[in-house]
Amino acid sequence: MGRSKKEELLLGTLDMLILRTLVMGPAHGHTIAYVIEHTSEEVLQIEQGSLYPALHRLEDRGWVASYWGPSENNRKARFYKLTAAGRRRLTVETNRWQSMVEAIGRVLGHAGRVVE
Amino acid sequence: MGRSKKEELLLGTLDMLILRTLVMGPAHGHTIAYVIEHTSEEVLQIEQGSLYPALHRLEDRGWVASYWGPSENNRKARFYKLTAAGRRRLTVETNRWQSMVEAIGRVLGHAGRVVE
DNA sequence: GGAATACCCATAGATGTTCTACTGGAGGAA
DNA sequence: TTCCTCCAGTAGAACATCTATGGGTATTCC
Repeated sequence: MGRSKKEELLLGTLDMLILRTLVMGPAHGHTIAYVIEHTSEEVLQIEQGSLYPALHRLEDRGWVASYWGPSENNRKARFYKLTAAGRRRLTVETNRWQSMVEAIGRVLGHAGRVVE
Repeated sequence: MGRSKKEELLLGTLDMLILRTLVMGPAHGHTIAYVIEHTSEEVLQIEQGSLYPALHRLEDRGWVASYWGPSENNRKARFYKLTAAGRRRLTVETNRWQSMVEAIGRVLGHAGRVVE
């Protein structure tokens, strides 16, 4: 993954974050990005150039389904909803994430102990 | 970053893990991989094709310095040691990692609450 | 009416990390 | 000798993300 110069992004977790956001109900791109940014207290920044490719990717893989509809502001927007497969996928990715965080935590935390 | 089919790797944290491992003292590639895998309880797998490019990258950036020496098994090995800049870099990356984990945790944890 | 301003979707091209799949050498043991 | 383990390394592909665009449509403001 590429860390950017701007140095404020995610890592490989965007799909998981999108799927998690859609658990609350269908939403369009703009809202998804807003919810993630807001919920993370502005730590996570979702670029449009990352968001839409991710959404298309998720749809290709059958994790989400989309349809056109009017946004809250009466604009044309493409809404995405979680599929049953997407819900299962979210579980898989979340479990993987948790175990990664724990594993990395163990490496970061083995304070000064010399392993021989 | 690319998640692989084998589905058992890291994300963009390899540099941080290597730097953290070197806090315990100089080590060569094989040992670094072993320590990370062992400490993470076999959750993290370090491929050689990822490890050596990462090591060279870290050296190019001045986070580590290397020298040749004999391994514990009396084989020729390139040892890497943390530089002062590398130590500072580790702090930066660790802080970033922690804040990312917390941020993602907030998104994953806002159980069912609808944000409007 | 016309202009400015959100809002909303989208893509091309570049960048950077990691993976797979190799190659190759050197030490120790059988 | 042969075989196995240790150790380093590279090329090429795969993939997610970023930067930088472009465009279209409602609302508001002059």
